[in-house]
Amino acid sequence: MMVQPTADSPFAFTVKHRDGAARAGSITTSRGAICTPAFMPVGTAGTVKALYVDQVRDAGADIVLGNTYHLMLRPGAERMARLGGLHSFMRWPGPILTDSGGYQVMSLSTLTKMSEDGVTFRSHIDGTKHALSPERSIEIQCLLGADIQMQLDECTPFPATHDEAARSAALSLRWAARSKDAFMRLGGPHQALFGIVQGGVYPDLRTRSLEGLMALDFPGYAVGGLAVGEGQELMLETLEALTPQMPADRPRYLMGVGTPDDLIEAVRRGIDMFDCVMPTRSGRHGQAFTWAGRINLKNARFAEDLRPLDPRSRCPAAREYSRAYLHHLIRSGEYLGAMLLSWSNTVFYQQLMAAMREAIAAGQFEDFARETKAALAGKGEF
RNA sequence: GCCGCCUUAGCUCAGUUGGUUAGAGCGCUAGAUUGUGGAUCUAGAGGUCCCCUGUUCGAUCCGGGGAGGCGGUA
Repeated sequence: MMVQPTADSPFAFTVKHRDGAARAGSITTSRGAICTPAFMPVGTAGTVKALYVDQVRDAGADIVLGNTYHLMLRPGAERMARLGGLHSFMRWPGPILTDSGGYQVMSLSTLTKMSEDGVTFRSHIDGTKHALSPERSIEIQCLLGADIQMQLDECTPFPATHDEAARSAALSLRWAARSKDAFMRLGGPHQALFGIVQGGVYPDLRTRSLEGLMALDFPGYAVGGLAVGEGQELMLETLEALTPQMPADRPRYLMGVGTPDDLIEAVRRGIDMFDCVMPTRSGRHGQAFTWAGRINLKNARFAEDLRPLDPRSRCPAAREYSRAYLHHLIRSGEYLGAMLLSWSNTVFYQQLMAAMREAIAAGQFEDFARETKAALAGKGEF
């Protein structure tokens, strides 16, 4: 835990193909390679909800995300370390990226208090008070054993004035420096720490935030504070102004995004990594992603629809179970409904990423994007 | 047979001292959901206020008769 970072860290990033601004390559970690552009299934509390870890791996995921906030509350970071770390605990031998807990500053804002030092909040589980500073967040992520760690940041809400966004981004930048100091002390050579660009939808603030982070020299750079209500058009404008300024030799991670259309548009603008709860949360609530568009299996029109969910999927849940059965399971609140749709959606997201990687390698990303976007705007009719 | 209570949305029920457009929860029909609280939110459709009759300017509400249900009793 106290090993100093060394020059021979196994963490590396290689861009193998470029097509316009889109890139395809791989991130090397001591626990395996991550093909990019990559989508990381979200496994908040040590599980990608409703899925066996084998299903996540077989879907094609190279890396999963874990959550500092949830795991520090239960089972607890020190206990997780005594248990041997998150990888063996959840039986995921591949790389794990952990969120810093910063997002909860926004999403649980009624329970939180911000200060220069960090954030205090009340547990949603039992109401007890907890504190998270940049240093404690890194310490927890090290105790969990995360391969890629994120600095503590403040996810600037939308809307925010220029002043508010500037103040928020400056705080995140100061926290980035402290996170890096803590990581230099606590992180191992097999681990990496990413910085997070903030600045709301203001290009000048985004640039200032990025330049501050680049001066600290991170092995990867995340874009935070997007997809928080500003709408896709504004998100893409912000991204389009930012990504050309980001170091070409470091992975770019768009946090918390998004819909299949968002992923295509962000890859087109040079993003390499994503995470989002959408495939699993939507799955639990009856929404299915298919190659002919998004459908809501709760809708009455599927009650007697014996067709498979998506004949073009390579997921058995999508090919072998009828829409009527999935409709019944979801309406009945049966666990199997959440399991099958989470499975199908997770496979869909991984297939989408694999298809984008192939299209980039083949130099046909624009054609792929146009055709796929059109298909995904459909209503699930094959 | 007699006595008491009940009947209002698909279900369970509020309510109206007799007055504009009769409500809730659930269910139903849709929508939202982007670094996950298996959560939550939003909108919509849906009514012979059991039936007949009387009183009244006006009855879901008051009177009478009937039907159905529940309980008690012979």
